Amino acid sequence: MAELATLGVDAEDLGPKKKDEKEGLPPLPGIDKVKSPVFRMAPFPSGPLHIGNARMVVLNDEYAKMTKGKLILAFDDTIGAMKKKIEEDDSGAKYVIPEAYDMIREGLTWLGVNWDQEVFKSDRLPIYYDYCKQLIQKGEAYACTCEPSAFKAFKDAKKPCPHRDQPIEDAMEGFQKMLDGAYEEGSAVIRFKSGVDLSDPALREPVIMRISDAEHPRVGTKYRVWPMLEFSWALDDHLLDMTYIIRGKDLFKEDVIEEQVWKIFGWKPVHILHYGIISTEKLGKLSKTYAREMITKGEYVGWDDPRTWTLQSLDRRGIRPEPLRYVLLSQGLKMADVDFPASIMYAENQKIIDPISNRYFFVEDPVPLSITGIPDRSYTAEPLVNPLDPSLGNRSISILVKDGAKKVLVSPSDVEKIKGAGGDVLVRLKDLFNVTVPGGDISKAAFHSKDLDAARSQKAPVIQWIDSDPKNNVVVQVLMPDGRVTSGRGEFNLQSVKAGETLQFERFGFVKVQSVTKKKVDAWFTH
RNA sequence: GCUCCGUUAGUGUAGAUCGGUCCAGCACAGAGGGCUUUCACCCCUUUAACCCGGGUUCAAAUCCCGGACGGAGCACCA
Repeated sequence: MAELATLGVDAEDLGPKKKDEKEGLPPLPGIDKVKSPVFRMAPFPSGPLHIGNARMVVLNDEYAKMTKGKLILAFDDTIGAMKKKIEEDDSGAKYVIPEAYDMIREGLTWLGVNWDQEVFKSDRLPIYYDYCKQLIQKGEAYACTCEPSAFKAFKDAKKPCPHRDQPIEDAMEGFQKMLDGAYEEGSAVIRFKSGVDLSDPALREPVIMRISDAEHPRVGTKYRVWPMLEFSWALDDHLLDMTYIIRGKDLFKEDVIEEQVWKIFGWKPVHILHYGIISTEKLGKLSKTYAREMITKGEYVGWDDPRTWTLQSLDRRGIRPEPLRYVLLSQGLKMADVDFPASIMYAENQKIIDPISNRYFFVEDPVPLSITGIPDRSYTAEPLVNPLDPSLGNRSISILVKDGAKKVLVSPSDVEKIKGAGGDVLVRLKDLFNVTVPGGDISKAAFHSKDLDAARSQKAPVIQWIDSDPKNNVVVQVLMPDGRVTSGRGEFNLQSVKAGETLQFERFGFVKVQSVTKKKVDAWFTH
């Protein structure tokens, strides 16, 4: 007995304490030895940031905040060969679009990210050239003119290609010819001597510099030789004093190359951390190339179309940044691949918007319900603006009755339920009055009573309704996350709503208002 | 084919480092109920997982080995 009592006390004391300790991300390895932590976000400016990029951003930002470190926004805007650009194949065609720089900044700002410095990789070509020459000088890189397929054969056989053993002078000359334009795009590259017999074929003798005649949005055609991602970062991670690299595990190969380069130059290695791939498959096709195509075709409304899942699109839909950060951070730095937990993000978002979203009646794909035998000439429904905050008061919806008859609009799904019940069904038109629908026939409904208690005592379903009088309703259009547009009618009060407001359509969901005219409200579905 | 990585309920996670306190916790979703003039919110109850097989051990989700499954890389994309 005494034991039980003691245990009880202990459990109560430990419980809440334990919880507090679990907050936030785990500490960074070796952080106690790092004087001034530096992190980086390295987006490729091919479009605005989407949900898939957000993980990289949020993780780096959060750690920078936790450690009071510096966060660099490094636009990874090096470009590949021209012919790649022309291919419509979405696995290969990636290119920089000028508007992307600002769209990325906009997304970051929305996410609450504070960065201390901006770097453009496209400004740093002379640096890459310099170190490339040093590498060649050290005999660690060479100029290769193999056809890609020919090189692959050497690589697969773990054999050096004929250019690997060229004299340093030849390699230097080869690089110079690349710079001078003596080689055409695609006809020569600089390769790094990582090792021809590495067990992992992905790591053998990677290209570090190649020619591109493509025009760059920032620097035009000033440079025609561009570094590969892993090489430019091998240099910049050191040159920019990076202390931590947090990247997806799909960039694992880059680690190895970077580490080899650091070793050659005698540089201190940077901590590298990986997280698993976050799958957005279930959300639809998220490629930026695809999105751009759909925007061009006019299928998507723009870079903030809900189907793009860009940060802009989330904002426009009514998703707040906090829930996104929350789900991304809760996933931590696991190496396991995961599905993006959209439902959790929605649940978190709802906690924020529910108390501040005013309620309105909306009926999707409405059908008329004809009621007869109504005693009074007019009725007024007065539903709460938001039941979560009664101090906001009530709105008022008045209807006029002519010759005891009235038509209201109701939802087909509610009609189905009424029909399913069979026989005469008592239905409460929310906040208005009760009607009987004989045998589910919505053309023959009859007034039953006004009193709520009458409906309650019979457990009558309560449904949404809209006055069928066009002067007393508005047309409502809702763009769904999958691009579908659904429409219906909403209560007249909707005409005083403002663009940008988040609303709740009762028994339908949350929406964010896009535009309002006298007779029409355009909204996007939040969740 | 080669290489690397991963595998806790429907989804996301906790559990690490120091194997017992885990017949596995939490959140969201699901089911049922209560409250409610919303299928919202709130409250209560409930379903449901340690990939498989060996081993070490008094004791394994946690350590070791093998397998299966999944992902990534093997691009002059990032």
